[in-house]
Amino acid sequence: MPVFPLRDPDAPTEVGGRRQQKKLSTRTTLNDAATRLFATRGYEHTSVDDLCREANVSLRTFFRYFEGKEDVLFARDMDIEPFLATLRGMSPDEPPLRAFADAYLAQPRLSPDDVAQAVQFHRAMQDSAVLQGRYVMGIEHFRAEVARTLAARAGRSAPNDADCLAATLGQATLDHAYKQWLARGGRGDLRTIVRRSFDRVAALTSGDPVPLARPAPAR
Amino acid sequence: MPVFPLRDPDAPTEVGGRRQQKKLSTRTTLNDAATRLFATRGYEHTSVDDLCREANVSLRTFFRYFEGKEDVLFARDMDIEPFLATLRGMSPDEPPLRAFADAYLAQPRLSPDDVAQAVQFHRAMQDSAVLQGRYVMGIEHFRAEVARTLAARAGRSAPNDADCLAATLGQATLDHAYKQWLARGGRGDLRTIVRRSFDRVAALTSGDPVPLARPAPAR
DNA sequence: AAGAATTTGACACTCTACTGGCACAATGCT
DNA sequence: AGCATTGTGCCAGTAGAGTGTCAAATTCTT
Repeated sequence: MPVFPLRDPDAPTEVGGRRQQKKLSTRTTLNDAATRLFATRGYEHTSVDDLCREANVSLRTFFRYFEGKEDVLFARDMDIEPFLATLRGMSPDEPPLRAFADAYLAQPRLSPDDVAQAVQFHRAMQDSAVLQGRYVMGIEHFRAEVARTLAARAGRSAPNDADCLAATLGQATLDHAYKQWLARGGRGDLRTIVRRSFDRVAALTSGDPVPLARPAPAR
Repeated sequence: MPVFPLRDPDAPTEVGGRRQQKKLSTRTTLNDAATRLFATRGYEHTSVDDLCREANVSLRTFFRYFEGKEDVLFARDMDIEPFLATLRGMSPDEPPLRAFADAYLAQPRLSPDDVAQAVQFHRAMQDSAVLQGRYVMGIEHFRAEVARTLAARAGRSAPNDADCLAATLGQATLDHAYKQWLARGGRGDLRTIVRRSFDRVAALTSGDPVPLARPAPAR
């Protein structure tokens, strides 16, 4: 479960009139309320009415903003474009998993705000099958995009089996690091954990008993 | 998403009286109906009433068998014990990922019935976030068990970071193979695909362009 | 300021998962 | 066969998600 900064895909680039501002405001207010309440009470013990009370909107309005109760948590989703762009620019000579790792480590460090949001977000999902299901569907999309990007980097128009597998393993490694990080409440340095995990992967696949130390990637 | 034969964890070992037989019967009838209907109409477009009609039981009875609508699909779950046992018995000298692969390949081939069930099962989950969420929770359990087993094989009482990572990577590789297999409707030989996937893993990290051929594991 | 366009709230609904209670039927036991 | 046990059906009911409708409020335009 990779962590990237969250952004609202429906947010307008221009700062529109009062209308658009208010719309965006209630949207994020609802999203915030949902994240907080889901994280504390749990998804099933939070009714849409609760969210509406918290955000001072009517129930009818809620469903004008979101198609279903589940969707409110995913109003913001991960911004993976910068990562993909970096990955696309990596030298085709680098083995794909290493390119993946380097591209991830080349991303700017998460801001304290990003960290807080990520931790809260995952706490919100913790006990709900629906939310986790939605999440993995999103991850599936991420994986597909990574595979496409790896293919492009190598000059292929469509991902082949190796591209898909590399994307899967990269995601899995990130997932592993991410889980450790979350277990510590997002307090440690995620990138250090990620680097160590990728180093360990190399050791695991090659049969080398000792993980290699590798210098930080150029940036 | 690893594939192992499905079995009903609540099925009694002894063939009890008429009562127990009937109970098991309606249980599996409901499970069958659910799998079939979810796979064709989709989870959300199938009401519990539909399932009851199909299985000739009252709605009240349904909820005496299962706690919720989602649970009926998971009445049978994957029987991973034989795999874990094999893995536990693997030589500690073998690198963990290879032990994982060999243990998987040492399992008996899936029966045509197992294959049909697996394909149907995944078709049933396809469009539902709830079901996929439940599924990944199960996978999480699988991963934890594998980590514990890898630790035990190496003489550790609790899994360390490397054990967890190896379990994650093994699962991811299996997942990759499994997805390919499902895309072909479960028609090819799963084990061949699995073996090829594990071979490819090594090449991805080393930059070796050609996957190594490896002989079939001893059995 | 006035009218048009858009957004919101209130109310009254539907639909479905899920539960309590009790009579009835099937099974097990002697 | 007769009684105890246990599973099942029916009925009535709760709760919460999601929708249609229209009047009121807000914002945009000129």
